[in-house]
Amino acid sequence: MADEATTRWLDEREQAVWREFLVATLMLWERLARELADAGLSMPEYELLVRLSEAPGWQLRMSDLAGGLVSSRSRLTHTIGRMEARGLVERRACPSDKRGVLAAMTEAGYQVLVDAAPTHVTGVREHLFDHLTAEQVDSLGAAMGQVGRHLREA
Amino acid sequence: MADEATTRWLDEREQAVWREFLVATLMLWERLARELADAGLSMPEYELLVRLSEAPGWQLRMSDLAGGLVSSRSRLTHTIGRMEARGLVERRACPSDKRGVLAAMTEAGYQVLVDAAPTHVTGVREHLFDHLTAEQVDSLGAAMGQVGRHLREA
DNA sequence: CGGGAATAGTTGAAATCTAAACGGTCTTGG
DNA sequence: CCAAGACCGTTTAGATTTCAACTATTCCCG
Repeated sequence: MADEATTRWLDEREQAVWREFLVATLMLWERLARELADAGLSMPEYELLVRLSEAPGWQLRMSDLAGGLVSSRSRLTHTIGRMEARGLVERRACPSDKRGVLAAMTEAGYQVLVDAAPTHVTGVREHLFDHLTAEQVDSLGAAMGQVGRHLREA
Repeated sequence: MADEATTRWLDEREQAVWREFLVATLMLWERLARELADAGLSMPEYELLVRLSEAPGWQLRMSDLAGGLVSSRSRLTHTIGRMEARGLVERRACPSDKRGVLAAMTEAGYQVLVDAAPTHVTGVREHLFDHLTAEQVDSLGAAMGQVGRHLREA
C-alpha cells in the first residue's frame, strides 16, 4: 500500500502535533470517564442516553444509534443489554421493520442522565473549553468537521 | 460537585464542536486501528514500539512507558506480556531499582515497527493532516498542548 | 538505624470489546 | 412472483481492559 520509499512522512512539527493530540485526547477521555463513573455511567453509555434524549419518543433504531455513536452493532447490542438489565433503557419491537429493534430510554434512564449531566458538562468545560480561545474552538470545530466528513465517506 | 443550578452549560456551538470532536476522534482511531491491524499491531502496541525506538538502548522503565502512553500500569503489564510472547519486546532487570523492570524492543519488534510505519503514517496524513490547513494544524497543536498540560497537572 | 508510608510491577477475576458466523426479514432484478 | 443478496440485530468465543488485591523494594522521617 504505502512503501518505505514513497511515504510522505510527518515533519517534526506534525509529529509533535499528532502526539500531543493523541496524548491529550486519551487523558481527556480518561478523566471524563473517571468523573462519570461516580454517576455510574461510562462515556459510551452517557452519549447513548444523550442521543436517546434528543430523539422523538426517546427512542431510536439500534443501527441508527450505533451509527451516531460510532459503535459496532455488536458492541451496541451488549451495551444496551447491560443498560436494559439496569432499567435505564428498554427494547421495543419496530413497527415498520420486523428485523428492527428500538432502543428506548426509560424514566429511570432519564434521571440517571439528568444526574450525570452537570458533572460531565462541567468536566468538558474545565478540561477542554476553558483552555481554548474562541479562535481555537472555531478552528477545532472546522478541522474535526472536515475530518469527520472525510471518514464518513471513505 | 456541579449542581444543576450553577453548571455552566455548553452553548449550541460548543455542543456541536464537542460532538464533532468526539465522533471524528472515534472514527479516526477506528480507521487507523483497522489499517494497523494488517500489520498485526494495535494502536497502543504501535505507540509502545515508537516510544521504545526513541529511547536510549531501545528500553524504558515500565512506569515511564506507561506514563508516556497514558496507560495504566496494569494494562501495560498485560500488553508487554503479550508482546513478549510474540518476541517483539523483552523484559530486563533494572540495575538501579530492584523493583523496576525495563521493557526493551527486540530486533524483531523493530522490524514489525518498520513494516507498519509507512502504512500508519500514510493513514495519519490521509485521514487527518490532509484535511487541515496550516493554521488549523498550529491551532490544534496549541490547543491540545494546553489541554494536555492542564491534565498532567491535575 | 527502624518502621511506616509510598512506589513498582504483577496477578487474577470480572467486565467489556472484537470478530466471525448465524437466523430472520427485507428488497430487488428478472 | 421469487430467488439471490443485502440488511438487522444477536450470539458466541476469544481477546483485551479494568479493578482490587498483593509482593517486593525504596523512601522518609523521627
